[in-house]
Amino acid sequence: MRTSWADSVTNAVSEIAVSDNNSLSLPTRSTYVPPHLRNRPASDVPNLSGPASERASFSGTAGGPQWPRWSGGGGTKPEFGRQGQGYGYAGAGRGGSGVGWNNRSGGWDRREREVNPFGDDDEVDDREQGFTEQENMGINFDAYEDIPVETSGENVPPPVNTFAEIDLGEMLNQNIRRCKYVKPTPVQRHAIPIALGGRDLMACAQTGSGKTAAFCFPIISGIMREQYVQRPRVARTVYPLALILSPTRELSCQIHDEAKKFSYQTGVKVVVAYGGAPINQQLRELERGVDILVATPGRLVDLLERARVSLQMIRHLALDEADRMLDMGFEPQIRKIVQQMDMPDRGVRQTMLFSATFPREIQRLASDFLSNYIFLAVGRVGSSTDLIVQRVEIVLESDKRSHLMDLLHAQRENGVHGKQALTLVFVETKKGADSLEHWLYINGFPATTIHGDRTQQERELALRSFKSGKTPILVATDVAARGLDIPHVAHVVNFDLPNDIDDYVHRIGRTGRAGKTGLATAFFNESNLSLARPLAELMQEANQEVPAWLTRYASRAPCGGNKNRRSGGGRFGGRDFRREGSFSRNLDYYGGGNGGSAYGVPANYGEYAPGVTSAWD
DNA sequence: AAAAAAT
Repeated sequence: MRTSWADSVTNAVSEIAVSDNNSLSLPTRSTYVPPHLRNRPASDVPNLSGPASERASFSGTAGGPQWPRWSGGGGTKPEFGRQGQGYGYAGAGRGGSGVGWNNRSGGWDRREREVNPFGDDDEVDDREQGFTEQENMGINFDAYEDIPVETSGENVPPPVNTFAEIDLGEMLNQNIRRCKYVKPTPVQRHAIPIALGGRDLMACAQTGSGKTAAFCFPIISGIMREQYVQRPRVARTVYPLALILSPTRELSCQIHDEAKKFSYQTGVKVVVAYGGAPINQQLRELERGVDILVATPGRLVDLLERARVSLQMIRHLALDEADRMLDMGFEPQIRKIVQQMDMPDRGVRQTMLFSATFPREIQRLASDFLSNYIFLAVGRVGSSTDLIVQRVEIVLESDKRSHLMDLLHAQRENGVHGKQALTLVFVETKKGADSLEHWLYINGFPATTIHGDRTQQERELALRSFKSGKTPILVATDVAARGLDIPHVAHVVNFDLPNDIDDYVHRIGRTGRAGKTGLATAFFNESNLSLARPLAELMQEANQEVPAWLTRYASRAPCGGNKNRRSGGGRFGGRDFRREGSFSRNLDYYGGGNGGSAYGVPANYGEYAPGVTSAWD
């Protein structure tokens, strides 16, 4: 019988009782007020030391955590705060207009006001702000209609069609409006109800399809509405309630920026931590309080080892680009963070994995972190709508540079006012990136480069310079392949093709984002033969024109070219490995017995598991 | 074989 989350926290809480009694005796220590109660009159704030009956006891079950189902009436929540009187809160006094904030330092508040992440307003006050329309951050939702979706797992909550159907809370709704999100994207329609239901989730959806919001909304909403916790106050350790991990520093920054928008004025505090930047500033941010920590693995391990962060109170864990996070390079670190530190067990916390691709092997690994999870696959944007036009050309290694030059010249001439459209050029190596960038530069093309040998400052500068159009050509290694949301990338050039088709999928996903169209050109030669078959298949699925020579290479190519990692030839990014024969020869137990070709065939849903909702609604 | 991720 494993220890429940409530137990482990109760234990932790007892260990620090003495220091917290001390802290409580400090007259200046304000009472922590949970975000969802901060805008209410003080009388509404429940007594922390009140009867336990006010806080139903926690009952973790095999069916997963029950506590996030705060709106279900009968939902149970973890028991916290029984000894709560004794605890201060590391981040007390942050944000909001509630009790915990203003009564703290005699009215003198030396902390800056929460920066308006929407950048359209300097004065943050109680007025409803008028948000200007200058920036269209909205997604082209029409491009998302009729995208096939598949879910599997037990008792999948039905999808929603509008944000209004989901009670995310008024503050979050306001921020959704500020983001100009009109209606949820397919991944949001399905993932949000699942996540709000407290269920674990493995979701395949292309970045740029609204993934970040799909896991951030439920996390923020959950933190605002769940039974709040008194967090221990131990030395300088902080206790985030949610952890979001991503494989690159820039992606973590991006998720942080997004999450800041979503959590604006909710009182939910988001902090980012990543390597390559001075740790002290990050430590200071953490000390001001953190509910949601966004981090890269290396820096997080550092913070954990310094005991500046504890994962003891984590209720929500999200891995973005989860397949990358669990590949050979990252897996040990992730295992350490999730399984060998002080994070609550799976089934106690909620775990959500997101990626555009989910190879079967990785799914198998990932299931270690999940409990009775729901698998969700959302059609690849562009698979039927041609949002990304994919071209493959045979280019000898020695001709690549001049060929690229030709493309760039043509692009410049066709461009508006002779301006170079944003072009992202992927190469294999860091050295190759530097040398190509230099060559482009001396040939009159303003280029910059991003790769892991550059300093973090250089990386961020390069990204800004590219985004702003100052250097409209960015030469990149795979550090930029995943998740980065760079608006207006018109063209992705695979100067060197990756060895893995999944990497190709992520790379070309840097264009054609948010429903806009894009172009992807690949230079193919004899060193890419192993990619011929999966590439031809992928292009076929995406209704792309497959050159005859590629089809020929594909038919000649050795079968094991990609280790069959795109399991089942998944039509849009993956299928639940639990439904495959390799996982269980007893598929018929589930009544489905699908032979591996039924992916996306709705007729099988009902047979697979009762309660599975058809996503073809 | 390469890239990423802590100092």
